[in-house]
Amino acid sequence: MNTKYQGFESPGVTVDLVLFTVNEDRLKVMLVRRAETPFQGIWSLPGGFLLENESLDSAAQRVLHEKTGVSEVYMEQLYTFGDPQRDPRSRVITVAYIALIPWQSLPQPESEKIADLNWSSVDALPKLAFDHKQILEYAVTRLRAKVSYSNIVYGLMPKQFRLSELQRMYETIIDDSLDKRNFRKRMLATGLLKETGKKDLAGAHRPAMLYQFKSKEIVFF
Amino acid sequence: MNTKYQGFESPGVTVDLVLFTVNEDRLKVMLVRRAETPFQGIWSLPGGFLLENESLDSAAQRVLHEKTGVSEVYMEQLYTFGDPQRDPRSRVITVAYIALIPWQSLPQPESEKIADLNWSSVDALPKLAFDHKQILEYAVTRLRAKVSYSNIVYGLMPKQFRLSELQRMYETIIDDSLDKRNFRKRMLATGLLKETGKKDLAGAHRPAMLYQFKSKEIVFF
DNA sequence: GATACTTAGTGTTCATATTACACTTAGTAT
DNA sequence: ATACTAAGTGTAATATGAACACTAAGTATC
Repeated sequence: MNTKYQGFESPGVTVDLVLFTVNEDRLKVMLVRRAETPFQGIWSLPGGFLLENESLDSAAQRVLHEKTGVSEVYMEQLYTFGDPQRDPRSRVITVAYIALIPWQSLPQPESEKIADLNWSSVDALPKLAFDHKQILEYAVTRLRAKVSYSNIVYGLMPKQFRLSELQRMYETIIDDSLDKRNFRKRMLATGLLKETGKKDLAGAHRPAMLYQFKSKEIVFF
Repeated sequence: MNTKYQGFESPGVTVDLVLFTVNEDRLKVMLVRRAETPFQGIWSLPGGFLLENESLDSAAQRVLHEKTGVSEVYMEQLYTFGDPQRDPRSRVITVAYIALIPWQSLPQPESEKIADLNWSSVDALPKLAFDHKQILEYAVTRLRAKVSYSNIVYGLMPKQFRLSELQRMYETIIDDSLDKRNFRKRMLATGLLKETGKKDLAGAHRPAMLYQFKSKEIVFF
């Protein structure tokens, strides 16, 4: 028992991940079906207990890797939730993270995992365990806000893309439509994009220039 | 020992407070001198361990009340710091909060406490314990950013004030000067202020209209 | 009681940024 | 050859933000 705690136990500390992607023009979030009680069989955000000698960021990275096999995605701390009743068994506080991953970067899940992993559209969520609905709503709010004053969508785009795909990404996240010419002007004016020189020849129409972000940095504008 | 922790101890959880005020045209932060090891005698942010059945917000409120005797100030969660080495004794993660209090609302500290409580100007800080310098810098960055797109200064102003006082508050926090006419136009345009009808007759000059915020709400613009 | 002093209070012009809006281009499919 | 689809482009109107200087209403002083 920790000497700083007299007469009560030190709270457990977990890290929970709100892992976003966009697919089929929907903003989606990864859910895992809980194998154990409490909330057995109920969908929840992927998470896990903080390990010894592990920073919060590392723990979030570890959880990400365990569930997806992927590393190196955009990630930021969201908020820490610590209501005494949020876990029915014992006191647990959780540090929530937002992570973004392009759909194209996701490996196909192994068949054994398929049943208890799910990408759920954020506007059609199942019942969630603990306070995960609240966490998720907070994450969506933050993501939507941040999209409009940063290039955070970088984390959701493939390496190369058409400007129309970038625009659709914005529209999907903020759930609103944007003017094509104004969108292009603003995006190119940020100076964060560069032409690749390649063109996307797919489809029965004029081919589009492919762009990429000049750097991995997320900047505010 | 928590059953979820196999072979290692659950980390301690503390709440630390970055309590801001403005006095003598300086942005100041409350520091307390540590009575115990580690960092005995070194200045630190006021904080304390999270208690059983206490939410994070309540813990922050409690710490505030313990150190100042004040409740009901503006407060928001800042960030959670969890580097494994941040406490030299044992694993402790801390949830940092920002709090704002008008200088006028502070009770005079009792003489016995004076020696180990200090309002330090943020641009002339002493050496700080733990990672508190990092926490404080992060808090200052957040406060400065938030000032420019919200009415968060509400938390630092007395009930009634002259527009010139409000302007000086902004200038002190962002450490830059503002144009008087543009400032007044913008402030009044937010619709968040109302004239009280009273005038401040102090001083050998034309008396100023006293204003107050219409509501306690912090809104973004 | 005239003059000096101090802060309050007020509008306009200019530059920049944002919005609204429609047609031509370049490819594929039939 | 024609139809179809998405790519790509510019301008005018409006709104926003920035720069800027004088008059007003008190008190203090002589």
